[in-house]
Amino acid sequence: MTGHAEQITAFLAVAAEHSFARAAKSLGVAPSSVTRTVSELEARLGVQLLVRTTRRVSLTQAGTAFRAQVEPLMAGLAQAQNDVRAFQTTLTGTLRVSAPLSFGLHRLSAPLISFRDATPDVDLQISLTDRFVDILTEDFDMALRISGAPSDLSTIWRKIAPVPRSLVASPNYLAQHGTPQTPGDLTAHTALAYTHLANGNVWQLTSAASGLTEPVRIKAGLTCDNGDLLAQLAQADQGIALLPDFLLRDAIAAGTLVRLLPGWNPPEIWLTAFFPPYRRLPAALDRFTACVVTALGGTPL
Amino acid sequence: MTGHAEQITAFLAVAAEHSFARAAKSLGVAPSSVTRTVSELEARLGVQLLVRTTRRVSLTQAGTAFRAQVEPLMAGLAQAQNDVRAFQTTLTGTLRVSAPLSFGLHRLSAPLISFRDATPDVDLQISLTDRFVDILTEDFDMALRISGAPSDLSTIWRKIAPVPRSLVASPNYLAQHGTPQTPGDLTAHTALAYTHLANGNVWQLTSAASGLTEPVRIKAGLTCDNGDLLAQLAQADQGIALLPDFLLRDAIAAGTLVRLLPGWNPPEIWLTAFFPPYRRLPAALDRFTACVVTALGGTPL
DNA sequence: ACAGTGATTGCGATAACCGCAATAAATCAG
DNA sequence: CTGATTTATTGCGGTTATCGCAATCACTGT
Repeated sequence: MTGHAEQITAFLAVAAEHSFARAAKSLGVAPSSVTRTVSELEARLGVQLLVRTTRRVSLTQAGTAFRAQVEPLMAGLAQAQNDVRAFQTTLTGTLRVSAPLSFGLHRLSAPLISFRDATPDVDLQISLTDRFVDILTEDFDMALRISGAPSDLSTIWRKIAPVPRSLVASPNYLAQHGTPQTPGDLTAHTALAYTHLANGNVWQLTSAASGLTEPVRIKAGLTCDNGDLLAQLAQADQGIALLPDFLLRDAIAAGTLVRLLPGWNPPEIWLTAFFPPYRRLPAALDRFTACVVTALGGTPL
Repeated sequence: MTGHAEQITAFLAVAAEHSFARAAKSLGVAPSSVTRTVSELEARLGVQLLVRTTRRVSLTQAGTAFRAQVEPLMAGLAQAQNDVRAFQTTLTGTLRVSAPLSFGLHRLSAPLISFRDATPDVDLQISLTDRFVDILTEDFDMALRISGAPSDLSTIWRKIAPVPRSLVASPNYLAQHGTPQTPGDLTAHTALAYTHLANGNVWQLTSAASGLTEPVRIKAGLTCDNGDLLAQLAQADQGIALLPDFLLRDAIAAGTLVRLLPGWNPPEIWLTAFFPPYRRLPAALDRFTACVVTALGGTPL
């Protein structure tokens, strides 16, 4: 790898102007600088590119051939450097987004539609999975997750909206095992736990009235990385589930699931967008983030 | 015109190695230098090209696209810089040579043949003319001339061989006008002068015996820029000519011209090669010069 | 949780670079 | 042919940038 583009630039300027002085003016430097730069290029290559007379500057055959080879390359280099700016300013490229499956099914269509209406040129690739993807390895631009406070302080993230959750069970289950009235009552029940939020079979419940937090150790019933399946199991009388409200709305409205311990709140979790460690988000990604925030931000999900 | 090839080189090294440290080792600089250089490139372009983690370096979409555009260009640049060295080291290209017409006809075929046998790849362009060509304007690599000391001290020249000359006239002319026995006798004769060596109708003749130089003012008979024509005119009894011996050999051998004033020598002139103001001669030109010197150098023409 | 590797950044010293002025030289005018 | 002018080159001084070292921070594997 060589480089030394400044020398080549100077040479091309002299070749174009057929004069060191005019080339210097064109480049905005002193003529002496052009002389030195081109001379160093020639010394490095071991070939004389220009034949100088104080009144005339001609190209040698080597110079002519070199110029013919190099000029389009330098133009292409300038073009490439100009083109790449578009990634920061214009909405182009590909956007790979990972989101949890249940969240995607229930809530992602609205922001996707608004983004696609606004920016149809961006190739949007959505991957719905409850797996914690490796943003870097799998080349994602954004990973939406429902989680508590990010453990990793260094990664870039942004809270989108709080995700209210409720403890639910089916009427049949409650009829069989009784309806818990205090956090302590949960100890006797079977838990249907979401994998990524499971905290060692301990649920922290905070009293809405007193603000006191009470840790509750529960029986490990079943852990699943998909909220919808947990909701189905809860409706099938398999135990008590702690799930986001957006998964439960239909079931609660239909009466197949009922809320438990309404005065006690589970730990607050958020819909959070995770990014690769960009210093500045590319335009398309920034815009997509804005769409997600507009569609889902502010109000609890 | 932008340039900044060093930054791009550093970026490509990091992209290739997927590591700043390995790229630094590859480039032979400190990692900190690579970090700075690439960061400056990104800042200048306003686009982040690489996503850094302390353990992993990935390319952004902008970086991927930029790399795809730039890598072949940089390779081409390196290739061009490597190729151009061939002009100094290998025998390629075109060689434009100017030579006097008469000299070319009588003496140039030998060096040309030896050069072409040795280096058939060089495109040799011979221009035979008695005009003093402008080496720079007309893009000649060498101009062979028969002349005295070059007037221009700055131009590059090289003496190849002395060119002995003789004063000649036809027997008929001498029978009609008498044979000069001393330089002073020439005053009464008609001169057939070669244009580029005419010195205001004054011939300097030096005595081989005493070394004394005697200026002789002669009648301006005819001036011509071609020696062969002057020889023909001399053979046609038009006057006394001062011509290179290589033009006269046949005529003298045939007796159609005879030498005059054998004890007196005209000013010494040389076959001289003139070059553009090269600092170093390209390989092909250097080789051609060598062929000319080998074929013609040393011994008087 | 800890250790190790790797990217970044502050700092100090060195070197490179730039512009100015003087020099040499080639062309033009008279 | 001689002087004048423009132009490339080069020495020099001051400024700037650059480089490497060491410290810091942070991610990943054990």
